[in-house]
Amino acid sequence: MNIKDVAKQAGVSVATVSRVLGGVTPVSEPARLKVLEAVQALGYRPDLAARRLRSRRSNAIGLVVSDIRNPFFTEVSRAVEDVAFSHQLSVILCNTDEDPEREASCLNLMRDEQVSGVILTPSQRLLGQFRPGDYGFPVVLVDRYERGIEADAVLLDNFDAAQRLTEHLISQGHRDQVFLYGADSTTGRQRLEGHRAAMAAHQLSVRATGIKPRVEQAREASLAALRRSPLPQALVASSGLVLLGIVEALRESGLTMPGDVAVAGFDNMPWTRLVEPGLTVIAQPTYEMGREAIQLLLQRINDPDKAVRQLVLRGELLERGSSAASGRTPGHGMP
Amino acid sequence: MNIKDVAKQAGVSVATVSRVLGGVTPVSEPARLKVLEAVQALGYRPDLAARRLRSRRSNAIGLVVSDIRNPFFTEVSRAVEDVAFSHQLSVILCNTDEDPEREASCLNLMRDEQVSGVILTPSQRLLGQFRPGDYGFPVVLVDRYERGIEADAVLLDNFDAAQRLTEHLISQGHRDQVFLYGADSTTGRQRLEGHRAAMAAHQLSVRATGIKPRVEQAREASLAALRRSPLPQALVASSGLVLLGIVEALRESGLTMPGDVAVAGFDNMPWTRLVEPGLTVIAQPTYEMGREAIQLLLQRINDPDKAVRQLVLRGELLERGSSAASGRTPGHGMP
DNA sequence: CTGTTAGCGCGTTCAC
DNA sequence: GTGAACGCGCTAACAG
Repeated sequence: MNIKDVAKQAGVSVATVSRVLGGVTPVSEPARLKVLEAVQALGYRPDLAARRLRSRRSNAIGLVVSDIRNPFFTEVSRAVEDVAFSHQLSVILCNTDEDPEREASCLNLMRDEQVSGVILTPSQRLLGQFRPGDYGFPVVLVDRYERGIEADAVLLDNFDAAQRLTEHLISQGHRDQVFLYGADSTTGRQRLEGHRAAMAAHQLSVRATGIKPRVEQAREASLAALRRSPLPQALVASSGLVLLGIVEALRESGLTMPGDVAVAGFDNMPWTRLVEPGLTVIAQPTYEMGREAIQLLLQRINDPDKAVRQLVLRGELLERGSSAASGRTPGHGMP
Repeated sequence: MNIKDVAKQAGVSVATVSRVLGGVTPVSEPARLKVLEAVQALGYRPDLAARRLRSRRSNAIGLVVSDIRNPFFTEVSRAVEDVAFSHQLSVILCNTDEDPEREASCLNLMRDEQVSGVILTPSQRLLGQFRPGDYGFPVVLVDRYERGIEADAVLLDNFDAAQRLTEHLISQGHRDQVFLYGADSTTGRQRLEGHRAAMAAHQLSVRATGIKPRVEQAREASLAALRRSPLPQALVASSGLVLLGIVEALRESGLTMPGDVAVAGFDNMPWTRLVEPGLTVIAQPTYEMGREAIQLLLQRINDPDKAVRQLVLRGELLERGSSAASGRTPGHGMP
């Protein structure tokens, strides 16, 4: 069952069938109909492998993320897949765990697949040496980016978001803050800078702890911070995973928010408003970011010489109970 | 840059190069080394499209889930990708939203891609008419299955899990339970049966509400149940999403667990132990299920005539505060 | 064990 | 606007 059979059935040549299905060169209406009819009748589907071999393109895109289980990437990937699907593009998924070796393997895989493009969340290290021309395909960066890199990107304004989050905490009276951030990620460091700026504006000193972006590490770092006396007034997380670790540590220590310690962080995960008394977070427009990323990629594929663009989106501060002024809240067992 | 160049560089024929890289037919050690050296020197990577066209295989697998954002599928997909990656297999991802039309599109896509196999979570409807032979590739079902279907599958023992969960609630004194379940899913219905059995064993009547498996629907159904007087003693969720909706409704109503209403459900999501006083759930071995699924698939690919197997795993009951006997707990504002 | 060679199915060029 | 023919890069069959 191949293009030849269709040509025979339609009474035309294979070239005509190819033209009808390719849809570039014009074909006479009667021939077109005959071909479509034959395709229908035979249930013909063109062979992608042959098509790719011949055309050197693959109508597939790559999605290379550090860990699909990170809710941010889960949501992004869903957006990417939605748009890709509506454009008849296959999505090839790869997790890197921030491991440069695995990143290289994934990108090689994408090269082998001759994908039309890749949406990538590079590790700090890869980002440092990122040259867009190194790959045979266009790349759109998501979530991670550094000034001067010649690549399309979709980002949160991390500096601004962290600054506003910190300002908010200060305005609630939480001046002694501990900032826990993923030290290996660009994102974490940019957020640290925003935090630093806000603290500096109030002549407050910064207590920041860089950790691996894992729940377990965040939990341990939080426990350490909570063992000190006096307690810090607030714990601030640079990501959703770190926030999770902080809340675990708090529960484990039997401390309450914001009575004993205020808490705030990033990523408006579904559970953040269910944890008493609700977690104050910067919400990222995750789905939108994924959608923008693939749209940027599609534009880049259609016009490789276009100037690169970085799309910087603003986070939304969701003020919930965890960051309330501690005097205002009843708390559990506080006056 | 192709196999011919490598052959020339190595001083052998293209067939020998192909054999070295294919690794099936034996090749003399000196020739092997020459080839590998040439491959290294030229940075040669075989063309997947050509390889696929010729060999009619694709070293890619499909992962077709209803929604990657469902934490269960997120975790499964991570396991699948891990194993696939270690076997040099590409993973093509597709979301169906339980929509039969989209399911068909996804499976057609997989056919076009000539994937070696697919891991699939079929909708109720697709499952009803599922014929393994309809596709050109082997399929392993995950999470959804019905007796008599000739396909490999990896499942939770839903009946048993729901039965144990219900028994546990009864043993804690929560005899008047409302069971909220995804009516469109096999899983939800099987869990309802387990619930029913446990209730019947204690001569208790069943109050079950079938809903669409969405947080919003679960929330609304919960609110409706919570408006009744007297309150039910417990709300039980047939899935993680439904559980989320229940907890939202409870917070919205200002009711406490288990003081006002006990709560229990499925899926040990990271936040279930953070929500006061911890949510009692059936934990599914999600990562393991994904790993088993792809291993089953690989075995099936290697031996298509092997008898099909259904792997049924047992859920683990995690007893937390939300299901405690209500007399035992302080509650907020209860004596 | 190795080399030669014939296609895999399609898109595209070149005549008509 | 159409058809014939070539070749994309590779693997598998066959002959040596």
